[in-house]
Amino acid sequence: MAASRSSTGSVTIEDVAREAGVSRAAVSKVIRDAYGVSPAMRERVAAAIEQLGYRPSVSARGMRGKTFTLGIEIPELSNPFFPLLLAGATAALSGSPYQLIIAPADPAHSEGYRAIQALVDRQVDGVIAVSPLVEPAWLTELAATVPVVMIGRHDRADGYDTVVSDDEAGTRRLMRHLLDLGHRDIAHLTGESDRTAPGSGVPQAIRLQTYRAVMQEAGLGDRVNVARAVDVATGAHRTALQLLTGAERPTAVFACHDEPALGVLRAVADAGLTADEVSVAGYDGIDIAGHPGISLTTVRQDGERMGRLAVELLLERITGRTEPRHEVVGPDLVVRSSTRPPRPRGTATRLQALGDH
Amino acid sequence: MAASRSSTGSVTIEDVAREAGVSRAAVSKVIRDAYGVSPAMRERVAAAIEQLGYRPSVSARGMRGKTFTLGIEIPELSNPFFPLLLAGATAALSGSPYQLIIAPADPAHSEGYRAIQALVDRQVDGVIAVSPLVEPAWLTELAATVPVVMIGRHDRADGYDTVVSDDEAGTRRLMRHLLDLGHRDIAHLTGESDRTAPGSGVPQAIRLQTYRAVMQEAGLGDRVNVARAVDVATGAHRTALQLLTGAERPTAVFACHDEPALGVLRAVADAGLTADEVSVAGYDGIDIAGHPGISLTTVRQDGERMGRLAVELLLERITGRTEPRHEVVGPDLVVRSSTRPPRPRGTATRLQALGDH
DNA sequence: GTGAAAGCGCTAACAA
DNA sequence: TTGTTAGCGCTTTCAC
Repeated sequence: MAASRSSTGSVTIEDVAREAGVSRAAVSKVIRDAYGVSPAMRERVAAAIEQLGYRPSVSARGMRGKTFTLGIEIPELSNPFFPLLLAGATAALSGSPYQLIIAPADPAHSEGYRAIQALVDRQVDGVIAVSPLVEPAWLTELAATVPVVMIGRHDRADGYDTVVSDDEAGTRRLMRHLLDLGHRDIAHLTGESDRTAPGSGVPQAIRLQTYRAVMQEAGLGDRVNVARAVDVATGAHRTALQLLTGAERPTAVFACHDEPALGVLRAVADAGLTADEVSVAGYDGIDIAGHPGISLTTVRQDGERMGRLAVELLLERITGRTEPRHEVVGPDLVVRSSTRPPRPRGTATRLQALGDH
Repeated sequence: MAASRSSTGSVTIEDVAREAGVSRAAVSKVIRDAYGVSPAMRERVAAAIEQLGYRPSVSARGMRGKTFTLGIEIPELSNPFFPLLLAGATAALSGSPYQLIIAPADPAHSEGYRAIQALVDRQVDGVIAVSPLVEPAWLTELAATVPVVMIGRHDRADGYDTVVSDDEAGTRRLMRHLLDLGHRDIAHLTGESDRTAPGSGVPQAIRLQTYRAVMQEAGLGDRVNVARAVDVATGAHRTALQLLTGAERPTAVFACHDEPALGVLRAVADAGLTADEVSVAGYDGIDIAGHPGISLTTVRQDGERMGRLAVELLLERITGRTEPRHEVVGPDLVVRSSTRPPRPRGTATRLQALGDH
């Protein structure tokens, strides 16, 4: 509590050296745990540091060597999946000399470029990027300067590492579940098409693409139904409402992730429908999906593990690895009561439904 | 996209000066918008900067002047209230030359001290702290070095500014609502007692204190019922389950914030009870509380506004203000279907309940 | 209005 | 094993 926590004041390495009666270099070596210091000196210096409450200036260190800072860029904190990533990353760094700083991508500005650049400007020793929309070419260029790990992009790049969840497998598992329940009219709710372009490597794009593929394979190509929401996290409710009150009401809606899925559930309620009439599924496995009032079927991604993995890869890079690594973590389907067998067309009563099978 | 975004490479102020045919000092003045540069020079330098894709090194700047970085320390991202704070802060900074960086407090380590210290070590121009548990004395000491704004502590300090929500008013409004509905056996679910010590200035402490006061004022002092959860965010479910299955079941449970309230709702469901039997209320006004499957009565705090306000106060401090400011923002009660009039004791059927009034 | 020069606190060669 | 020294890229007087 006392001196060691005392304010940064302006006690420099010089002061410590004087106090301990050694040279600045000696102090530097001690704090960096560098080779060639006698235990005696180490102790003297440590005592002086403690005594004076010395804290090395990260700025000054950054000018010559490392900052012991890792930067992570995050597109939005409102989606509960991202905090999970952060929790994993923070945990992985616990006890290490590295400190994590987060740069939030300002939604009003250019898609994460600014935030990543801000991190680099601050001389971080490595960058974790979560923006799905930054261009791979730009990242490659960046990776030539500083170690980079990208989370959630499927395209493999040589310059940097990637950590992704297997969105195709997850989507297939979910679609299989819906088909097995007997659903045929399955709609997919996703974002605007510029964010889901095939080949973009963005999770939403993979999910859309896999949805299409599975529908085709199941002979339901003519029932492919893709609904687009302008801002999918907030706009899903509106889009779903149109979808559900339209003539061609699907029996199941698969939303590209859990946040819009919550909007769809809300729309189901607002349209006076129930889970027996419209099944809803999401993607991510956010905690609230398990709440009894929600009970959303979803594909769980282990965000914490992904965050941890990203940090591990980054530290490896910093330690010298140069061959790229690409880690894929397997998602799990979690079935809950938001998905049920479809009610036969046109039957509205329990009796008829019973007689149907 | 091109040069200006190009990697930080190692183009220095020197390179820009050479390219523009001026001195380093001149370039420095231009990028700092300092007094005494001719428009012609400004233009020449700007062109060179653009041309070379020059980015000033924050580390180097930090050694002499400012870093144009504001640091915010956050205890946990999992609670959706905090991302709101961040959204407000980010928005307030949009377009300014300042960049926000977030230091997550590692739950495994000392309560935010480390994270705040990490920020200070990085020479931020100001600090926003959200940890309710750091000692005011320590913050005062810190504030002597760098401008500080604390969010969510009620104790006033001279050295730094504070932004809080009026927890007493919010709690009174909520309690009034429950009492008006007819509830008498109202339990309060909160965290361990060391986190809710009276006079600590922590929101949870104020809410607890106000709960007690209102109960007394209503002549219900003997029915005060405070349930403690070990880790309130995750442990609320368990504690609530005990509370609801015990002999003295309350008719209403007021949780110290929305996350535990969700746990209580889950416990209500798990115990086979309904909203008619147990009313549940929370505090914060997180989005999901409005979902039809949840419909939680809560006290909304305008987190975005609080984040914005904190940034404004901090910028004022940086610009030179020294008198402390303490901003209180008023919370709003949001009534939803999770709270209803209590069912008369011992009556289990609709008929009896009907006859009762 | 512009440039030269002196550091800010630290690290990394190299010398001792 | 320890100390000396030369910068890292920038800001900031202070001359010109």
